[in-house]
Amino acid sequence: MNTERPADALIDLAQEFRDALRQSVYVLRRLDAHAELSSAQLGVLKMALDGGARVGEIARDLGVKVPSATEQIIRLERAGLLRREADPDDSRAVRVLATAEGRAAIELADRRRNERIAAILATLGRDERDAISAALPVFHKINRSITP
Amino acid sequence: MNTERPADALIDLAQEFRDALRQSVYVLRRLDAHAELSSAQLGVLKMALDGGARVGEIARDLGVKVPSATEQIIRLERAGLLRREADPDDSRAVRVLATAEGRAAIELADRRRNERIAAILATLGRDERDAISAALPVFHKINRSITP
DNA sequence: GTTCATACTTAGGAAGCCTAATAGTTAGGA
DNA sequence: TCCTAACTATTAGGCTTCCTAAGTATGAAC
Repeated sequence: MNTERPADALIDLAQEFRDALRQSVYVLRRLDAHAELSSAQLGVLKMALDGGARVGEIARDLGVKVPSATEQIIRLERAGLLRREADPDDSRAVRVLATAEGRAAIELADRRRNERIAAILATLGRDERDAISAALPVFHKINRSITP
Repeated sequence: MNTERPADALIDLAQEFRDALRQSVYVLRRLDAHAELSSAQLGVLKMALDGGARVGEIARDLGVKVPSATEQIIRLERAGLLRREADPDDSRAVRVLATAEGRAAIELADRRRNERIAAILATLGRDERDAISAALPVFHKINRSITP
């Protein structure tokens, strides 16, 4: 006998999903712990590659307000990882560009983190990796649905 | 021709996984945004149900250091959502217990968040929900592998 | 050429987390 | 017994990241 209405099953899945979200925060903290670049900084810096980006674009992409992005940008600029310059098309705007050091820092930080995760993924069974692989796009889709 | 060695495929999956982690942080921020209780507080408060928990247990379970747990506990105590009392078995320890208001707050906060997620899950196809469902345990397993 | 909108910065503040130092309690060995 | 080492929690101080509100400068539109 089915005592569970469909709605309840959805709520249960939602609860599990939320638990996974919460865990993700802890995992990301661990991953950031002894790193030279935090995930937040890495996110900003990556936007500054390939022709750079405007401050507002960076903020939008990272899901934060403009002042928060400015703060990170200033910090990274002081560290010599990116530079700011006036946007030639719009003097109100500021273009943010990664320096050579910035690019090197991204490369290093990304590689270290990816290798650490990859080592864990390597211990999984093929079916487990497939499960992750199949879920990531859906995960992405769900996350996009949650707007401010 | 297969130009991709297995190791590269793992690194790629690791990168995608990391992107998902990063997004999770943003999602959780959105979810917390106008909530009466933050996710961090909700986590602490949930540990204080069913006979309560010691400060150290709470910290361990939530993946933070003891002083961080203490801080949350004090905040929640001031809000009247939990109370602290001496552990009868060990006078060094402190037992943390949710009050009736605390239990009500958990119930409300959980319900609101779960309903919001469930509404999004409801828009997915069955195969997409299945993908999420299958991946969550693996996700959990990976997260447990990443230790400080 | 005002006026309104846009882009960013500055200022101030809150939430969370951390380490180091402290106080009190327990437990174990001389 | 008593002394020391280990453990539990709190306090103090500091960092990061985020936010809102207010200010400056530029662009666009009438």
